[in-house]
Amino acid sequence: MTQPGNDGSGRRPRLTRERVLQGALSLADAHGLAALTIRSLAQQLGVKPMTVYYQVASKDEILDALVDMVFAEIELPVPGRDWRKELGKRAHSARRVLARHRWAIGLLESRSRPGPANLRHHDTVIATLRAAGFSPAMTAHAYALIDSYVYGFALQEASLPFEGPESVGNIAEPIMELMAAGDYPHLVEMTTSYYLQPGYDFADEFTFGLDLILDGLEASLTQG
Amino acid sequence: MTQPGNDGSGRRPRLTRERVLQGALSLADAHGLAALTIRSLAQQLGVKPMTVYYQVASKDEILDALVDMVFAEIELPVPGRDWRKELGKRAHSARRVLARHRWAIGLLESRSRPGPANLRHHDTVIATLRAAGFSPAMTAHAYALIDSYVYGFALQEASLPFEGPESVGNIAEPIMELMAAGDYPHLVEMTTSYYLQPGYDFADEFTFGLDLILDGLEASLTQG
DNA sequence: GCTAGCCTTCGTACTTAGTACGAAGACTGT
DNA sequence: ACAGTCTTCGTACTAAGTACGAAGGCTAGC
Repeated sequence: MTQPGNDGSGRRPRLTRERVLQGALSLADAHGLAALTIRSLAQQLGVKPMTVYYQVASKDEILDALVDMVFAEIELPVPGRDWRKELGKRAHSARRVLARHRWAIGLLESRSRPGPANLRHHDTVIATLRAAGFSPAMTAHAYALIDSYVYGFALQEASLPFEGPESVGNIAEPIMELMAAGDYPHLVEMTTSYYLQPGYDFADEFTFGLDLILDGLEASLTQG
Repeated sequence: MTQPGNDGSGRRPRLTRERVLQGALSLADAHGLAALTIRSLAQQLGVKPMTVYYQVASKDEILDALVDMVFAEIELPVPGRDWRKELGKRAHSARRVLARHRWAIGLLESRSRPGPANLRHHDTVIATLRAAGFSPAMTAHAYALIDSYVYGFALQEASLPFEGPESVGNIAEPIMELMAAGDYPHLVEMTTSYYLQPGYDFADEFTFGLDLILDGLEASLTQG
């Protein structure tokens, strides 16, 4: 019953590719992408840097894997069911996942080796649209539209100067100084009278846009 | 009439912050963000690496400046005129600019020090929405929606495995292999029967989504 | 139980990149 | 001509990715 490589006597278990990738994910989540170095990863795993390279070929391979792990967390739509509800569910799930892993959105741009979870994801969304009755052309339009919105929203969330409903004022300090000069009056007005009001949460904006988009797609589906 | 620091005798002109930033921009455009190093930048400028640091405090400052230079290229809407036309124009301009500087979209996520062009941009778009009659809440909704779409679209364009209408098949090679296995049938069908058809250009998808969004906003303005 | 050979881990060191520090050179006004 | 300042640069330290090959440990067959 003893695992190979683990003699049960308290020795460190064998390093696996799984443990490397999980460690990388948790490091990125905890301290950001910049803190994910081979050395820091090795330390967290309790091994020396070069040991990591027995499990992965390069850091690039780790980053590709991370993107796919993030995709795997997104709830898939079910083709054939109410497409609006399914795609809405998927979009909300994607937003939440990308907000949980803020660093991920920045990786999407540089990685062009989609993994299996990524491809599965694409395939299922396309299947859902086709099953709903969208033509190939409309499917392409709809998919580009929905995904642009989801990714763009996540990108904006990731680059907000503040982190969430809390801690708004202090990090935005230098920006406020720039705005205080009196240029940008409309921006200042919106910021102070709206964005910085207690209870405002940018994430809440997501639903409005998503519903507007799905409404538009629904209309274009019935009209043809 | 001789510039200070340039004695007219063929000496190399004094290095300016302008020349540093322009050099950085052209390097990033030509060879990508990864190729933009202080050393490569210095070489292109005909100086030694540390000379650059007399003009900028750090590489981070260069990256912040690059983002602002890109924003400065985007055509601004004119508040008070036909808002739909103005915001449409701005969105198309933004897409073109971000497609021209593919590396820029990746910077948006990491930089949280907006520059003057960025702030001016935000201010003008907000002014345009307010002048069109949108309430503060609707302005926030509309702005988040439009920008999410524009940025997300640019992000997808930047991460496409192929570069444009040309050169589709070869770079996508390893992806095709994965898809060939028979999983992902819908993705394969869409790809072969639609995306890879001659004449298809992803950039053309932009108009559909933008119009749908502007239609929806217009409706919510007249009803709301 | 013993050893040949593979599987894992790691030590060392090379390369690229950002940049701190202070010296050297160039240019200014007096 | 000279002092003070502005620009440029030489040197070198640190962090990070990773090539190379050795060292240690485990397994199978004798």
